[in-house]
Parts: sequence; C-alpha cells; structure tokens
Amino acid sequence: MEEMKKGPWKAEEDEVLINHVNKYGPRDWSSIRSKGLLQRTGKSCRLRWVNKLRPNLKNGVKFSAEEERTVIELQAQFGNKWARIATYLPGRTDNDVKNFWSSRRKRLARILQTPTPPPNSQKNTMEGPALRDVPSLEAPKFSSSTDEESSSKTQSCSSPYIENLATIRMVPLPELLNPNLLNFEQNQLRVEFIPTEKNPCNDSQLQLSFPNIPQPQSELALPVESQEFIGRLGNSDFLDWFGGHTNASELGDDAQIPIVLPCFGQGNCQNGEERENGNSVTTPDSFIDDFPMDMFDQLEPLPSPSEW
DNA sequence: AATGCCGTCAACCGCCTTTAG
DNA sequence: GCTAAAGGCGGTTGACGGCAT
Repeated sequence: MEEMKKGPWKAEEDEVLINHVNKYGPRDWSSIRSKGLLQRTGKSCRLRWVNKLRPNLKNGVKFSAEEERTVIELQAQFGNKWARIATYLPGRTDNDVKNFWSSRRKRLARILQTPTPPPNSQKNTMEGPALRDVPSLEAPKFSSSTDEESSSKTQSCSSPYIENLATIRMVPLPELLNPNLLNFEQNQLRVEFIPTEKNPCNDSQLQLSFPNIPQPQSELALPVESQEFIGRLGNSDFLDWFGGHTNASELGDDAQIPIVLPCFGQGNCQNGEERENGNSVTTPDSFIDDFPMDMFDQLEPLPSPSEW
C-alpha cells in the first residue's frame, strides 16, 4: 500500500492538479490518485483546488470592511455555515471565512481572558469616582505581569494614553467587545481623546461620536445584544455611564459626548504618538487593539458566541 | 541576537450528506 | 432499500512570519 503524501503542495503537484481540472473539470478527484498522477487523497486534491487554485480567488488579500461586515451579518443570520457565507463573498472560500472568524474570536477571547485575581492584588492605581460606580466591573491593572508576578512587581501605567483610557471602562465593555460591534466602520463610532490646552492631563476630555448609528436591515441581521446596544445609545441611563451629564435628547446625528477624564497614575499625559494635532482618533477595533493584552483581565467574560 | 508570543493561513481530520451501483 | 464511495463541511492543528522583549 502506497503512502499518501501530506503537507504543503509543491508547484509540480499544483500543475498536475490544474491539468487534470482543465481536462476533466473539477470532479473525479479520486481518479487523480488512482491514475497515479498524485499521491494525494481525492479530498486533499479537491481542497487544494477549491482553496488555492480555483480562478478568481482573492488569495493574500485582506478582508475589506465591507466583507467583514458581510461576514458578521451573515454569521449572525446563518451561524457557522461558512460555505454558505462564502457564496456571498466573491473570491472568498469557506476556509477564508472560517479563518477570518476564528482569528477574531481568538483575539476577543484573549482580550476577555479573566484569570482569577489573587487576593490583595487589586490595589487600584486607577481608582476614581467614575470607576467606583460600575457594577461588576473592576478596575483594570495595567502591568503586563502575570498573576504570580504581580505580587513582586509594581503595577504601573507605562502609557499615559492608556492611563486615561481607563475611564473608557465606563462603557458597557462586554457589549462593545461583542465581535458584532467591533466592526462598525470607521465613521460609525468614533472615540476621540482631546487634551485641553489648559491642562492636558487633568482636564482631558474623551468624546464619543455617533455620526451614523447603523440600523440592522432586519431583525436577523444583528444579534439581539447588538441591537440592544445600539438602542441603548439613545438611552439616558446608558449615557450616564459616560459621565452622567449628557441628556439623551441631545443626541442627534454626529452626537458627541464629552467626558471629563481624571488623569490616573503618574504618567505625563502629553507624550505619546497619539497626540498628533492634540487629538487622538481611533475606531473601536483599532482602539481595542491598542490596549495592553491584560487590560481586561478583570472583566466578566462574555457568554460564548453560541450563546449570543 | 535570541527568545517567546501572537496572528494568519494552509492543510488535515472526522463527521455528515449525497450519489452510484 | 441498502451499502460503499465520493464529496462537502466545520473544527482543529501546525508551520511560519512579524513583533515585542
């Protein structure tokens, strides 16, 4: 019995496979082996063709914002039916969609990792009035040390930018971290950090802009949690999370919510690359990407995606 | 420069469905 | 209708490269 070849495909093998498809069409995969053309299983041949050799594939091209949104909406609608979702994305395979989705899930899972905090390790250098009122959310720690290490290392804020972002935890983060919400396009939810001239540290303001809150095209387009989140953007209770001084009725298109940010820790709020033109603009996705990996260590974990 | 971590992607595995005899 | 082979699909793994330390 001959050994089946596994692992990466060589150019010569691809050529044989392409010749076979040109001759017989994308079928009879098993005959490739039975004819002695390749020492690959029929399944392996098919997979290679479908995922890499088929014409018009967008190999090596990142998902566009539009494609991302499509995947998210269709995943909410169909679940993990990657092959079905891929039919809506020309040039994309089910494997592409699957990998894209699992990457996102991994990243989210890492952000939401919640190691059990060791006793007395909660000395909170970020503590401020805003943080105290947040039920079930504990102040983050900003060192990169592990739990074991944290007892012997001083917790510090290496980035003043991050220090000020601490208050962003007032946002109901679990909802913001729902991957279905991480993908608002850049002009749909904007977080701006605006140090004031008088005192760039203590009087810094965070402005949240909602230029165009997206409305799901159907009830199925977004999971209930996402719809609730969007709906809550116009709710005064929700706005109270951001400082309690904003009237929901003031929210229109392109509404901005100023928030006074206490400057926690001892960092200098003026340095940092984000200070171009005095402003820092980011989007939810990149915004979260900029956080240190353990920033959300103390957050309650989200339900698994299957429970959304 | 070495090492470790993380994200991405290609490919395999196992299960389910479809098809042909 | 039954059975085996083939095809399809989703989950998972491992290699690899980039980046931070």
